[in-house]
Amino acid sequence: MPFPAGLRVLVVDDDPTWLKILEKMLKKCSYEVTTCCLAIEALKLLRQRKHGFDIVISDVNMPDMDGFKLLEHVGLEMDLPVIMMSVDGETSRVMKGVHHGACDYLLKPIRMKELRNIWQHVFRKRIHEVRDIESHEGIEEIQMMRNGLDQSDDGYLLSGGDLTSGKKRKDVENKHDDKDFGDPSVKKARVVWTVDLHQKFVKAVNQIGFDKVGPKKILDLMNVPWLTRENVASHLQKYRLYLSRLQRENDLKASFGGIKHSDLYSKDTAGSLCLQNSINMQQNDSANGNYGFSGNTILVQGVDPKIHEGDVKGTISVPIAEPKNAMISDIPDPQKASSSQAGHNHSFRPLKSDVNYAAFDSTITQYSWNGEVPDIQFKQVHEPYLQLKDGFSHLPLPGDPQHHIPVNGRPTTPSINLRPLNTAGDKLTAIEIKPSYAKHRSNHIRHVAPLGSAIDLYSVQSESHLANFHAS
DNA sequence: CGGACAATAT
DNA sequence: CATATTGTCC
Repeated sequence: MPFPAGLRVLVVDDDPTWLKILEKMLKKCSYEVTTCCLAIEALKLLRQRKHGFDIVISDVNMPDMDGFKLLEHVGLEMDLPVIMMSVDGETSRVMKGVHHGACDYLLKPIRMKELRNIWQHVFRKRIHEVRDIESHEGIEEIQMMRNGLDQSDDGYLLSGGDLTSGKKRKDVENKHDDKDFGDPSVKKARVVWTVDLHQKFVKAVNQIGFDKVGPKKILDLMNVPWLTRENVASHLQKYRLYLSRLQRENDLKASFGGIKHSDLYSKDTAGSLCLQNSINMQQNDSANGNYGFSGNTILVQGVDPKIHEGDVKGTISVPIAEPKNAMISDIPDPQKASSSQAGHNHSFRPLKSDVNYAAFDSTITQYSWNGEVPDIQFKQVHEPYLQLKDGFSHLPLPGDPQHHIPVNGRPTTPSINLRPLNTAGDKLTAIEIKPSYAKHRSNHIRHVAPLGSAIDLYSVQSESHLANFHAS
């Protein structure tokens, strides 16, 4: 197989995990792989090395640029074969891909099978180039997901009619659906609230004061050029929602906890935390740090398991914690109740505000964002994919045949927020986890029951796939 | 199908 | 500006 080997493949996917996986698989196919997690980056690369790649494999959904758009550009600017991939095989999307010039549309999870023969697209293309352009029919059949039924080798029939039958994609379809074009560079994509961004946001909010916050002010203080007021407003809305949700939860827990004495540990924890809160107004801090919640998991050491004790979902025997649980769990908060009740703005301030406020500020500055430390620390963990994978793959999960997959952190940097709990008579060394703002896009880790009964909620295909991949 | 998020409409 | 609704993504 002289030809396929060395095929230069550019893989674009915002999900680092997938990037890794694909890279590995492609390399196994003897391809030469370049990866890239931003569509824009991909374009840049492609432009730089106009003939540096033979084929592009791109995810459809990416934050910075729609995969279709990338597709368009590639098609128009360098006319490379592009394979789209997505977790969603909805016909309309596939159609869209094809219309935009994709030479194939793969469904995640993608396996070797699908990758092994991608060179055919390159080959086909070249054949047609040689024969010059004569096929105008952009019929292009899609061999999309036949997820389950994989003929292991429709592949080696390169000699087959496939080549000839292959339709060139010449009509890259300039549907004016997106005409905005001149500028492939960034711009109008969904704003992704990365941790950094959010931190700026929160910082701004706190500087302004909770009662006076408004999107505009925040925007100004954030000083992020491309951000719009609407973006901020939207985020603010979500933020408030999040905070109030927190409040409620805490309130509930508070009341329960207050009444009941059954749970020793939890109560302890709760108590201390509560104290902490009332004094320092940590709640905000925690809220801040916390807000990011989308369950990215992080390795943590030294977390006292007791903290999680109240966890609904399950306990964690592994050094992994879901932020939400870790943070929220058992933090009753008197003040919050009142504030929530007030319903209006002054809310977030603790009742005994005056004293606390100052403390609050300092606290925040100190721990939350100002502390770069956490970030730094985290960064080491930043390319955790492999690490995580490994960690997981050999996790001691007695009864668990299933695989648990690690998450992929987003490109953005998650951070760990170390917050020493000094006050409480507790000897707890509290480590707060501030996970990346991972968005659900990342695969979530599911908690594993200590005894090995696994809660198998792999909602995400990729997870299982990942596991498979590992296995193989 | 439902939840989370960001955008957009009111 | 706050809040409600919509659309996307997983």
